[in-house]
Amino acid sequence: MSRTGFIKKCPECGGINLVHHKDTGEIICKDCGFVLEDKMVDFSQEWREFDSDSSEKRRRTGAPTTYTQYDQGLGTEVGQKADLYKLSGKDRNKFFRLRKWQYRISTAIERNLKLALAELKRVSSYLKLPNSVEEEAARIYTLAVQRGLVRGRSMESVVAGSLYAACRRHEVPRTLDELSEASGIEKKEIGRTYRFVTRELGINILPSNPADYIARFASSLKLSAETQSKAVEILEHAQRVELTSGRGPTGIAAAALYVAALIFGEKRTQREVADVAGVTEVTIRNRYKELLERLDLEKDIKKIKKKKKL
DNA sequence: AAGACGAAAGTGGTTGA
DNA sequence: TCAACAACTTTCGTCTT
Repeated sequence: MSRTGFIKKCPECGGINLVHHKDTGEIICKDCGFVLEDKMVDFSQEWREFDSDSSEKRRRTGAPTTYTQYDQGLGTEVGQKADLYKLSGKDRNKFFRLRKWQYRISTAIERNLKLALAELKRVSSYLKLPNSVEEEAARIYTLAVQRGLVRGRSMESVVAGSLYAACRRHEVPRTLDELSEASGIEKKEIGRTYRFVTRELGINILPSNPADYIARFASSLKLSAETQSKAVEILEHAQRVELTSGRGPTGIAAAALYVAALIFGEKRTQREVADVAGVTEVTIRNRYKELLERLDLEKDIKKIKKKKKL
């Protein structure tokens, strides 16, 4: 049993949905994204060879690489000054040319990355996303730049798209609306670049699970833990009868939450639920209707109504 | 008066010829 | 490339609490 088992509540928002992320050792609050702990030692070693220089052969590891810095924490430059004196005129010219080229290429990409990663940091801290997600997004963005996918698109929209993708891969999904609000990019645009980038890079493609949204929606509606787990239960039931495929995950999550709140007498209006979930009342109504039809939830609701009368 | 409900028309994206 | 299509939205009128 790890000591993390004793942590019950998020000190930031009081949420109870703490998730231990195995890859990074972070403990993340699913409600607000607060990172409780990220002190795990990085056990993975960076083994590297510097084959040209025998005196350096014993060197094993350097600083951990990170994608949130524009050059991944490493820097390479062609031709330190001291080396140049060892060369004759012809080779020296070659070196100057190479250095010039490298300078041009790297400044173009790196300048872009520098700006982009600053923007990425800004947006992700606005959304209170955990470090692991930020790293992932930075990785995706870096790949995108290297493949020239940013051409013809604004840097900001690609940043937003990368973040959106990273969130989904880490199962802490944010809605397009939230990304849109944080980044100032239109929803459509983010969706477009998200799809484009993920397709081009061949990543992701898992539809997001409605249950991942429940915790966050429930906490911003101030619903009890009971209601919340009921909603998840309803959701699982709904998935078993194939009510969920093809539908927008946020709509389903919202409807499940709405019903659950009804059952436990913590009624919220359709409007309220719709707002936090970023869908309309109509969608909630449709999902809600389907839930009542296919799942036998009527009796639960009738019970509540009777209780109220008595 | 506010919330819930449902019909109708519109939007943006996917799919299949 | 285009048309059909499903999911979702917007808008609006009506019913219920």
